[in-house]
Amino acid sequence: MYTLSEENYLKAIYRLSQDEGKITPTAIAESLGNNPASVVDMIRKLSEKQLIEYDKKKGVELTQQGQKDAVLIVRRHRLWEVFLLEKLGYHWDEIHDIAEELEHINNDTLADRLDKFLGFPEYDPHGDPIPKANGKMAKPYSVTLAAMKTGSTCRVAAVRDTSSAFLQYLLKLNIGIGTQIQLVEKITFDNSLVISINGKDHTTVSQKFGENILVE
Amino acid sequence: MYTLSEENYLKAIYRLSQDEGKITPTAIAESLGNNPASVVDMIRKLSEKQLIEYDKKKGVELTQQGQKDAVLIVRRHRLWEVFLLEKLGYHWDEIHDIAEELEHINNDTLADRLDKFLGFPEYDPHGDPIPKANGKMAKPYSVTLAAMKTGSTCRVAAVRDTSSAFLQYLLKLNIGIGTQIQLVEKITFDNSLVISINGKDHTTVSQKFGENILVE
DNA sequence: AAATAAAATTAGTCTTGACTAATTATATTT
DNA sequence: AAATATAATTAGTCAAGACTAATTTTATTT
Repeated sequence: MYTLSEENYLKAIYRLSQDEGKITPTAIAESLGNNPASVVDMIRKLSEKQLIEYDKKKGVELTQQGQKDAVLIVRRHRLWEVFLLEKLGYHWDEIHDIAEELEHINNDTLADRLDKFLGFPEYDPHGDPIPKANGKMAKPYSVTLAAMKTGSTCRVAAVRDTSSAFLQYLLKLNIGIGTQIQLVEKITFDNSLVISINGKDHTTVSQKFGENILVE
Repeated sequence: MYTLSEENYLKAIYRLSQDEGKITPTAIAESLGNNPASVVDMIRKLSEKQLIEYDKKKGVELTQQGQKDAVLIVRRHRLWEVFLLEKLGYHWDEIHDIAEELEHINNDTLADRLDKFLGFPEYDPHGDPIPKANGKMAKPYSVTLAAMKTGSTCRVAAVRDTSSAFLQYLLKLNIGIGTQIQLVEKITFDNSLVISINGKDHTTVSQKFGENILVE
């Protein structure tokens, strides 16, 4: 249906569309690690295929069709992540890259069968909601640990960064989806966070860290 | 590691190496549906990478390394076929094409984990032996139904052709791996075979049919 | 052995999707 | 508003891997 590159662009544009603000060629280039000139070429191609619309004022936007197809790629990615973790016993820092390849295999009923086999999971191992076959999905978590009030306690619902560097760090800190965290103190100097993990000893983490943990 | 094309060439050459006789560029071209000129290019490339050796007299041969890598692609293909059939509930005429895509995903321990998850199967759903991680595998079945003696009874062990046209025909005839077949009569005119399936009514099938069923 | 057919190879082209370098637009400072 | 910085775009190039058409090699007939 689509080439590997087209799918990767669609996915990148979809991901960027989750943040606020307009989507520029440069932003897409950074997100994919490509040259902006290459992005301009692909913008032309995807526009011709009616998957996106590009307006200098509004930036890049997915069309209905583009949105639909991008969501299905995300669906496949997240389903495979569940499979890799639950069935093949991978750790959550190893699954992203493999799912990145598996997501491009699109053979009719494959995603739906996999979905059924996995018991129709709502969330993937990083806490991201898994789109249903019709494109619907639960609202993604959006409140960061860094935005919590001092003294409050919350549950880790998802991680924003899925790099293995971050996930391995979390593993070392004994933090996973479901972990209880209390925000003990915010250091005003650099917005570092002093937290208590599952009621245990206090640990200090950076602001960047706090912004990559989504809680509820 | 290798490009998609390189892997497909390796696999095609491996498959051809199972038959007797030398492997010519034309044979590879036919097997892949490519132009012989393209094959010549790739032969050069794979030779430079020391995956094959090409000698006009001997034809194309896999080097040790090439053989090893080709077998691992076959391993992944056959493991995924088991997965698709047993876990996702596909029928055996649907799995080949999907496995053809999945086989190219090669992420370290993926095949081994899948192997374990599936319970270390010996044969894939078409009766082909699944190579182990070290490249070893059971000897493929090689006796065709067409080569049996009239009157003898055998068990379907594997199918040679994995096209959905053939497999759907088998489905209609109620023939699968394990089915008992008695060779009732060989029609001398065109080598058609009269067979009895699981002790039931007689059916007539072509010579080509009989050559694509492997028995034991 | 010569003629013909088939196979292999070379040369040149095309498409995809990346790149660099140069140029033009748009924002941001001063 | 002019100067400058940043972003977007164009033009041209490159590699992979396919193709066609033309040529050379090798096999097969007669």
